[in-house]
Amino acid sequence: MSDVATSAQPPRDFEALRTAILERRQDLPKRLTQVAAYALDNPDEIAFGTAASIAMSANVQPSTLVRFAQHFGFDGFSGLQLLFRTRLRERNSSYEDRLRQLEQGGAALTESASLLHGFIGAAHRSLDTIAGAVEAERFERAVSILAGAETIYLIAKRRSYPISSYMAYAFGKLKVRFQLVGTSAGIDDDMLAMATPQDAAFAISFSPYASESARQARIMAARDVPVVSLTDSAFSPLAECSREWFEVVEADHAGFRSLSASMALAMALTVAIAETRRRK
Amino acid sequence: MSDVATSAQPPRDFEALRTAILERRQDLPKRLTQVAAYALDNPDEIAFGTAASIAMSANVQPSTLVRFAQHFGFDGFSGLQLLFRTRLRERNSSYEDRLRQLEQGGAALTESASLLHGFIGAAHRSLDTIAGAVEAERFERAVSILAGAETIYLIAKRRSYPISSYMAYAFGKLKVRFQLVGTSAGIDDDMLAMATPQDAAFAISFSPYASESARQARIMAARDVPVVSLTDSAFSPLAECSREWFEVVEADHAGFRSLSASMALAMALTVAIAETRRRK
DNA sequence: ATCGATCTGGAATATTTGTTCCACGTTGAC
DNA sequence: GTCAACGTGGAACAAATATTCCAGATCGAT
Repeated sequence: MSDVATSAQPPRDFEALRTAILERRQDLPKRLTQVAAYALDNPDEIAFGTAASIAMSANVQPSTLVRFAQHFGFDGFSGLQLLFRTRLRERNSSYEDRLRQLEQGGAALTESASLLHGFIGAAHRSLDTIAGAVEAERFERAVSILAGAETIYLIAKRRSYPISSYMAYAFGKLKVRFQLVGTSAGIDDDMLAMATPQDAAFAISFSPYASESARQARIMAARDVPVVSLTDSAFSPLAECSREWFEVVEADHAGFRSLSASMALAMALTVAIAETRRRK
Repeated sequence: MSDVATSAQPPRDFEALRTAILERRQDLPKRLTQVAAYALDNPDEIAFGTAASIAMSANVQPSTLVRFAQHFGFDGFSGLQLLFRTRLRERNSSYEDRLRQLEQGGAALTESASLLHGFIGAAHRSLDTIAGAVEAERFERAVSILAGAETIYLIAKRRSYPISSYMAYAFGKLKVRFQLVGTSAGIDDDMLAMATPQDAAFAISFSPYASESARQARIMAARDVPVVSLTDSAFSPLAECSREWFEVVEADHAGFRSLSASMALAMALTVAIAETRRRK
């Protein structure tokens, strides 16, 4: 009586459904495969649409949707749709909303925990900002400048230093020649003196700008070494002496600015440079 | 004939509706005020629910919802609901979805741009993971261990080093005594030899673990210096010699793991430690 | 090629859901 | 206190939406 092809119990949450679909995708009939693909590609559509509208844009019959749902153990299409909706509800909430949910759920957040969540929130916001702020062309130009360099000089102090030290680590693994400027005291200027126009510099500095970084970037620029920089304002001293520069404004929490956006940009730059070189 | 109380044309998007509601909230009849409050407080409910279910949880009649919608120029409840839904769609979209929107919107993403977005996505995911993964009690214990230390020894190599270098920067600004272990070659062990049980160590290491970091953490532990660590697995060599440890699994893109979650945790720890000390 | 099993499309049906309508309350002006 | 205007609840209605059903198509095994 019971159909063996249909799982007895429906997946409890969206992730479970997703894996179930992926697992059984192979041995699903043609139209159901079609629905499966559509569902995973357009989850929002399924959450909001009506059976009829979804069926139309997935090029199937409404009944096929019902069959699809039943194949995965639901009563009907509505049961399946519910999963897509609750997923949306949970996902949707902004970081602040999610925090509020956390607070309501468990005991009230301790001060420390709210600190952590504050920094996480700031990082999220930073990342959101940068996603739209970096133009692809600009990025490409920066990559091509740096990929063409024999040696890349990394200039960063204080708060920016962790970023350059990450780049140094990654460049090392990717076999890209670099010099980390500013680690050991004193020899920086000697190091910079070796740079030629065939090299390039990547300078990072955020307000309040370390005067040392700006000075070093200017030295490089004066010697015709192309400079690419990452800073937080068009009025930054770095902007004026750079062939190409990125403006990244990090969100802050408790007076401490995030580094996430800068870090993501730095990682992307690093990998893109290595990738470009590998091709040549 | 035409009712002056209802605006002729309905708000075009959610924000417009929101302001409209806020503006007219004062001179709205009792039940409609009730709906207005409910709508702004539970936008998700309105987006997903049916008129009946919403009416019930807002303690009004379904017809009131319709009247409410009509007061703001909509044909009926459905028109109003649409605004709540599209808002959700736009807000909700996951990072991947947003990327897809970006792709569709502008020209196709260049390879470099998609790299950047990939890293941004990985960072977002990492942050999402850590938000739920760090228990408040554990965090508190770690803070109290480190806040009680005279000097905090920061142990990190390679990929973890940017994190410790950020902490070093922040500790410096916050006037917390620390020693960054692992910068200059050779003298590390001598530095560690000066540590006493009144100090503490914070070690960071991710797979593949730098054997040096593990060794140094063990040395500290053997000398009864409390060790707090940040690592990515319960089987990490750091876990076994730590008084307290955090497991943070970073998402990756193109084989490069994010640092955002670790960085956020590190920042929170740092500030919490300074804050705790300030109180004493 | 034939048969059986399974899949598919589309119309018919049942259910849910939004909307309308009207009698009853409530409020405020005179 | 009366009246008019407006607000409210709830039931009746209409529209939409999901589901069921079945005849015909498709596919695979023999």
